[in-house]
Amino acid sequence: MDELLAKKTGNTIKTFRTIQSEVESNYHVALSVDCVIFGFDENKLKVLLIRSDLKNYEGQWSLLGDLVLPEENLDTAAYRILKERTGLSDVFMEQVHTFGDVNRHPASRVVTVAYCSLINIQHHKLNILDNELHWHDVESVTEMAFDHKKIFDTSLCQLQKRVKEHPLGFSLLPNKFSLRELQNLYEAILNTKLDRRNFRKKFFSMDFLIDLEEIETDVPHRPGKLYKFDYAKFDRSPKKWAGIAF
Amino acid sequence: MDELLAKKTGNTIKTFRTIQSEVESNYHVALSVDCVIFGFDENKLKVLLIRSDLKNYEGQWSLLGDLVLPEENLDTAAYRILKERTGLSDVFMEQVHTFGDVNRHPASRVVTVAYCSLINIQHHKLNILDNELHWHDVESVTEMAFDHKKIFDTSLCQLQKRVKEHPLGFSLLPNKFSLRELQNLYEAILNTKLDRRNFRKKFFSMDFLIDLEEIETDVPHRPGKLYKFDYAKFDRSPKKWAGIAF
DNA sequence: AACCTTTGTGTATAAATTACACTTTAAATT
DNA sequence: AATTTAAAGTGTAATTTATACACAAAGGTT
Repeated sequence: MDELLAKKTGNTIKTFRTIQSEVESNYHVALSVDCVIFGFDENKLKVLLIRSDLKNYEGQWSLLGDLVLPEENLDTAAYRILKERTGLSDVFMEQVHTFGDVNRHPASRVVTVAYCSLINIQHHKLNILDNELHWHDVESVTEMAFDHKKIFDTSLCQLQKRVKEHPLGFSLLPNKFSLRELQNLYEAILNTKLDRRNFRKKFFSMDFLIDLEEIETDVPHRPGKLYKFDYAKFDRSPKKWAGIAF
Repeated sequence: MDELLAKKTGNTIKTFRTIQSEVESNYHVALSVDCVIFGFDENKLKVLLIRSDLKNYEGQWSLLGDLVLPEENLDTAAYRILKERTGLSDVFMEQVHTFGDVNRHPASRVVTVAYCSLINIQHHKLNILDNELHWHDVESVTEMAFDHKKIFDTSLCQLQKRVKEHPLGFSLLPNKFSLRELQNLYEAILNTKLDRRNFRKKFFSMDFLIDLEEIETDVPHRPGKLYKFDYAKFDRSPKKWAGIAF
């Protein structure tokens, strides 16, 4: 809007006060943020859902969301929701899409902005027992409350795209990880099998992995070396990130 | 939201009526749609802007937008705005991002959903003389009203990304086009120079161009053959679209 | 007829991707 | 201590894709 708003009643230049009253008297909607919170555990991609509390959707699962406060930016609202629900604050978070179909919410017009976030599930495990939260395998997510299945599908698609273009995935892993874990992660997100040798070759050629000179423990076979991602180096030369095409 | 909304005052299950009054009494914002309408003319990528009518931004340019009507979907609003302003309806249109910073609009809280659309500028030329519309070269767009420069930049970036992944560009061209025009289009959007032979090789290898057995007229040199894009074939096998990496 | 400009075309080289198998390591078992 | 088990770690050849690059043909202009 912004311009047609001024035009609506003719071509006179309006004051902000005029517009303000026009806006407030008429064209307003409820605005919410819904977070699609991804985690990675036991070699599976997970999503954090809450059991619906609403009559119509009793027993169904829904995304974590809340109304945007009057004086709150959208990103801020998304971070607030994540913090409230998981206790985590330093995470990857990105706006995905806005869903505003007239009848998407049974109670009233509620437009929702979807955010995708990636968290390290180990850091979160303690906070999960309160209320009706549960980590679901992404493959097992079927019906959901509201239009949340559509929002979830859109977010997963975007994640699959983005993870090839950017080093997002490391947000889902422990600080120290083996190459096998990294490959399992990509396989889980992209829902595909990758060649182990080519995967290793590709990652080593990008040269963003720091060898921690440590190895896995408690594995019943030859332990793998542990690495961390060199974010500083990536920030300096992001072009070296060869798109993971696979 | 949707869930926390129900939780806000405790853990009792709420009726929709309760929620409805809560929503309407409090957390509402004005919602608008802004369209970044791209065109292509004289080998330059253009964007359609309107002169701001608002006091604060007198003389500055802004995107075409409007408030979303109470019973109107977001996509519908975007198409309506495009239709009202250009008279065109069958175009490419895609949601880009939602901008909702608290102070983005000087009058009140206005959250805006940005859409990117691509139109064939020749089809539009007649409707442009009314009000203060103007096609700007994208390179010459500097200051804009509101946060529209940021919205514009985001949209252009997304266009540059999307045009490599999908055959969007053809929406900007006449129905019949030469390979040179097609290459000029990609060069304008991506703001780069491409090798002519490799460009041709790539497009012909995808085999989505239908040779119309016609040639350009009124060019002061050897005329090029004319083509159209085979949308039907693309729909059947979109995987043949080799990402234009260049 | 000569000139100008752009179309249309092919090949050699380099880079990236793919497919694929054996040895090494450490823990667990006997 | 020897054996078993399971995954780690490693290289190469073949294919595909990307890049760089130059000259003849066509049509309009002078």
